[in-house]
Amino acid sequence: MNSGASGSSSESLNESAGSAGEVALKKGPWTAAEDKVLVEYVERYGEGNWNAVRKKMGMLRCGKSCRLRWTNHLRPNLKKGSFTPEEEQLILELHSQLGNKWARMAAQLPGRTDNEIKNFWNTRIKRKLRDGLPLYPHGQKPRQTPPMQTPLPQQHSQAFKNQFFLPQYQTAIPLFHNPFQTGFHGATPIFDQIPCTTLQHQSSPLPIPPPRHKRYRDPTAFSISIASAPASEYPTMMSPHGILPNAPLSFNLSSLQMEMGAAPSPSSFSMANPELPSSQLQFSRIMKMAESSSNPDPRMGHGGLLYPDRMLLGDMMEEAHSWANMNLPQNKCSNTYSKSETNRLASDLVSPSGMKYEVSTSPGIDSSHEDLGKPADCHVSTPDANCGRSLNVSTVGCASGAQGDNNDNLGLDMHDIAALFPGTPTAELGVLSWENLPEIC
DNA sequence: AAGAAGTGCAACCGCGTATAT
DNA sequence: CATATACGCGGTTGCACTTCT
Repeated sequence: MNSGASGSSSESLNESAGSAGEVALKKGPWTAAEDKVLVEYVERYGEGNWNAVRKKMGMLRCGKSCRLRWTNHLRPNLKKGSFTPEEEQLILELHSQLGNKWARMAAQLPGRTDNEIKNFWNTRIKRKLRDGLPLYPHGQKPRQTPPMQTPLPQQHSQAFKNQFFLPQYQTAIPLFHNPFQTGFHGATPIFDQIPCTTLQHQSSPLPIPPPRHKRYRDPTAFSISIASAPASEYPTMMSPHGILPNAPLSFNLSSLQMEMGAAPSPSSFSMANPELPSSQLQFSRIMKMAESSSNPDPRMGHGGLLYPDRMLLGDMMEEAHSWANMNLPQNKCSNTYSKSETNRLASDLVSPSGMKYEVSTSPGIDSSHEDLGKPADCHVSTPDANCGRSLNVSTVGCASGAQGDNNDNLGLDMHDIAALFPGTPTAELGVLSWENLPEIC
């Protein structure tokens, strides 16, 4: 340590000490006086912008060191002392599932830091190895298998893939029962018809922590909103014969594919801050847009969140990709969009009573990122492969233009949609009325 | 009692990535 | 688009303290 600080990072300790004429930054243990200054800084200016501590408070520490000191020792609600047996057990379980994801583990242990957990584990593992004991008690196995047997697209980097391998989903939980599917091999489905309360922890008692995010401009800017039509409209788009029963609305990053049918069985779901690939594609939430509290249709749920928080969008995407490949080989739609166009995608299907499907992504989405691989073609299709109809997607003025700098949102051309439904009036351009939709097939 | 070895923890480093300019 | 800056994570190191011989 202290071997010269030759790091390339701008936050490396030599960032200014190396410059002639500048005061060398202090290293090593923190003093109480320094702690006091740092606490004062946070009280005055808040967390973040750690390099400003030096500028504003005259601190002779680099920003990185300040952040570390605050995070690991000074911030409120830190729990000091030895780990309790419960915490130790939790760490074991988490490690068996997450591997060396200390920050994620720390998110599950209030008051504990990643550094603490890491140190605990490293000392423990040393002891275990020395003693020839198994690392995981009770037959726990380290994480090893991806949640889906379906191979990931090769263009995805390992880091990208890793985002998806949340152990909670490593076991094949049938999260989604699609009546269309005849052979859903491998891919972890998304939606399910079971209540969320039993869904989230089916395979593991451990809730997956909301993955930590690097900065992004506006956490609320990313959203996918899905709501189902109310029961009164339900039959018009989902006949008793099940024309579009439980069809998912799904996404695939590599093709940005949406499969749009009737509402998924869950009337809504929520996904808070799923960790997304390094493409900056960060969806903060799938929020419920509307609910039907008096919905008599049990398939519609009770307005609760039917999708487990924190499930990775990547899982959804991979799921959608697999599902689409298996189920929609021939009847996919149609329009293909450029990367720039699909950088922002938004579509609304609004019912007369205001219920709507809304899909929106943030201005930060970058589908051209290498992690995403392929050019982001966009397809919207009906999920019923036997139906023989397809929806075209075209750019229309969408409501989400306010999000930012780019207004070339994608939406559904309602002419095209209406054309799918013979006899459907096309007067309501820009708004697809569920009431105008006859059964598709 | 003293030195060696082991342990635990704080802090640092390197790197990847996000954001600002 | 390139570059600079900032943030966060995981790995590593140094050192004080404890235990062992």
